[in-house]
Amino acid sequence: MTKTVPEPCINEVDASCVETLLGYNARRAALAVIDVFLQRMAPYKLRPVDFSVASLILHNPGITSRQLCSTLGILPPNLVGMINTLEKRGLIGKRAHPSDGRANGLHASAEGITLLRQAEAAALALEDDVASNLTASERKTLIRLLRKVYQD
Amino acid sequence: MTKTVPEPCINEVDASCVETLLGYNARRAALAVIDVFLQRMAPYKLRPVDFSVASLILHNPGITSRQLCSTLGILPPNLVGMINTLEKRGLIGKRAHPSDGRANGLHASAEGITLLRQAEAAALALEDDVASNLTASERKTLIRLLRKVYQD
DNA sequence: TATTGTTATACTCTATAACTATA
DNA sequence: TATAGTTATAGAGTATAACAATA
Repeated sequence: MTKTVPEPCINEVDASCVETLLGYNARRAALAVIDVFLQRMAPYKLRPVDFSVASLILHNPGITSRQLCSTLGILPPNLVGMINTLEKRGLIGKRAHPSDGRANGLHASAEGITLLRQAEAAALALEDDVASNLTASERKTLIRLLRKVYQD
Repeated sequence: MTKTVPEPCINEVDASCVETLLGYNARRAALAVIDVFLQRMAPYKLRPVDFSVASLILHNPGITSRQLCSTLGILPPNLVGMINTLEKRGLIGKRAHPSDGRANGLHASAEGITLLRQAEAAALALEDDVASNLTASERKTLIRLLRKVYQD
C-alpha cells in the first residue's frame, strides 16, 4: 500500500464553486464580448455605450436624453458627455422638442446615418464571430434567457 | 381620408437594435445579478470579486495569487488589496509555498471557512431568486451557453 | 532571463449633490 | 412642486510601468 502524501500546492485549479454561478458566467461572457467589441469597433470610435446610444437615436428619431437613460440604465450626468461627443463628431444633432421646452429631440445626421449603418453591420459581424461556438438556435435561446434574467 | 401627421416625439422607445445583441443582453443580465449580489452579500462584506477570490481559496487550499489571477481574469496589482483585506479580516492566511520561494500558498482560516460557507449558501439563495423567472433546466442551459461564449 | 508579488499611478466608469430652465 | 438637462466632483474599477526577490 502506497501512503497518500498531502499535496499543498495546487496544480489544477477547481473553479466549480464560481463556474456554477449565473452571475459569474454572465459577467465573464459580457466581458468577452465587450473585449472583441472594443477591438472591432475601434475604427468607428464607438464604445459599447456610445454604440447603444447612437443606435437608439438612429432608430428612434426625436428620442430624448431621459428616454435614453431609462432605456439603457444610464445616469443622466454620465450621458451628457457621450451626447456632446457624438454631436461634435457631427453624427447627431439636437432639435427643439415639439411639446416640452426643457427637452431636446435627438436625431442622427446624414453622416451619422451612414456611419451608424456601417457600425451596426460591424456589430452584427463581430457578434457572429464571438458566438461562433453557438448554433443559431443556441444563440437565440441564450438571448431569450438573458432577457428573462434582467427584465422585471 | 385622414392625413398621417409625422410625429417627431417618441412615445414608445424601440430598443430592438440593441436587444438583439448578445453583448448588450449579457451585460444587462450580469449587472442585474451583481446588483442583487451587492445587496444580499453586504452582511458578509464581500463584493462579487472578493467572493470569487475567497471561494477559490476555500476550495483550493494553497492556491497562489498568480493562479487566482489567471483563473478569474484579474490583474496582479488589483488582487493585492483584496488579499490583504481578506487577511486583515482573519478570513485567509499566507503560508510559504512548498516549492516556490517567491509565491505564497493561500489558505482559509477556521473563521474564514465558517463565514465563507455561509456566504456560499447566501450566494446560491440569491441566485435562486434572481433566476426565479427561469426553470431549473433553463438556468442550466443558460450557464452552459454562457460558458461557450467566454471559454477558449 | 523569466516569473511572483508588490508599489505607485493613471485612466475609465459609475454615482451623488446641486444648479437652471421649463412643466 | 416636479422634471429635463447640465456641472462639478467623488468614488470604484481597471490598466500600465517599474521594482525586489526568487526561479
